[in-house]
Amino acid sequence: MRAHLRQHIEQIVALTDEEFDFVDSHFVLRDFKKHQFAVQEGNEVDMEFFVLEGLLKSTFLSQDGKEHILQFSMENWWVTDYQAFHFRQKATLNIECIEKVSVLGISYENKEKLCREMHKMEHFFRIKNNSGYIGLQQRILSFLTSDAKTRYNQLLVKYPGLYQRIPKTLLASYLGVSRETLSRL
Amino acid sequence: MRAHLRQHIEQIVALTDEEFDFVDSHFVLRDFKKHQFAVQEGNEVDMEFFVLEGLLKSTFLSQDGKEHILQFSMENWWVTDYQAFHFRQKATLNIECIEKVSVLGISYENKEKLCREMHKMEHFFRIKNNSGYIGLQQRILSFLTSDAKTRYNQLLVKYPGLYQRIPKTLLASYLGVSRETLSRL
DNA sequence: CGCGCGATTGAGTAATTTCAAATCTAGTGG
DNA sequence: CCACTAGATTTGAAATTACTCAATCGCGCG
Repeated sequence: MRAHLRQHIEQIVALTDEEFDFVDSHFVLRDFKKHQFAVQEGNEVDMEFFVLEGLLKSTFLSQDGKEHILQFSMENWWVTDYQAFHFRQKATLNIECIEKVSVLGISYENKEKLCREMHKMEHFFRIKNNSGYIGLQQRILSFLTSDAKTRYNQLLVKYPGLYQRIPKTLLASYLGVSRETLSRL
Repeated sequence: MRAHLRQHIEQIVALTDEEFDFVDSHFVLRDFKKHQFAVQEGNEVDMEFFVLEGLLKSTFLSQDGKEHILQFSMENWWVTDYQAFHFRQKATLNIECIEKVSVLGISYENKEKLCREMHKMEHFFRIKNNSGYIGLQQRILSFLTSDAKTRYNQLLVKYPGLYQRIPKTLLASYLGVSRETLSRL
């Protein structure tokens, strides 16, 4: 199970067994049932999660009561309400499990400690953040340059297998169009 | 001049004079005239820039020949084509100076070296990346939840003084609406 | 079989785009 | 100081696109 985490980290930095044990000791295993919330709006955000198994959605509830999907998170993705986690604020997002989910969670304190005591891991997280930043830039560009149909295709590339796993309503919410519009492709 | 960089870094990590000199030695000063390109589509991206003075726009040219603005960069912002810089690819963005610009540039090799040799700076860049990531998430949320008018107001908050500095056409392009629509507020 | 959820389709409405024209503004030179 | 020009902004009107709301369809499951 935790071998997934190790393999994931070692795509960027090599680790000895001892080093990985040390890294690993900063994480706790956590299971969620379908429909359970990993993060709930208004609550403290005590953890960042590495997804071992399952699928989650990060959503924002706008004033008019509509749910907007900021991102999906599947195996080998990191997820939390980063705004809240990083700045120690209350969550503005809901992160809900679309399937049965199993994650490794790391607290803010443990993450900072791990980065402080182990340069390699600070490097790992910097590179990860960087890739994440680039990914979000791509998504913004897709909002600016592409119509819904093109964005839809990009989505299917970015999240392979997602099409099978969830109702199209959620895809529409991620793309920023109504389900009817998505249905008309 | 370079004191700006030091002050910027010290918002996150404290530095001794010797440490800052070491950091500083990895940067080169670079000046651009108005309308000059700091990064040009198709070229190698050899540097990431810290803006000391002036204003730049990062743009993407879509197939239909329209220019879309990914971001503006002003004093104390970091900017480059991160996709190209990080993965050592050709630029897909143009980064053009809207005003006379002065930057401190750091090469990919120097940035990696600096991060490797100085844990503090790896920490600094991780935190910066993190903040950047959060900022982009906010922008995506604004695309999903807000109409053009609301996004316009958020833009003016995010880039104070920008309203005075550039033509509204560019703001429209950043927001993803036509200049006419923006004009009608 | 029938219920319920999700997906599709249709029709009317609202918002945005496009193209064109008119207006405004700042800077230049007479 | 004024006229002229280029660029930027605004306005108008038609065409396109997406939205909303409602009704229908399809399918899996009890």
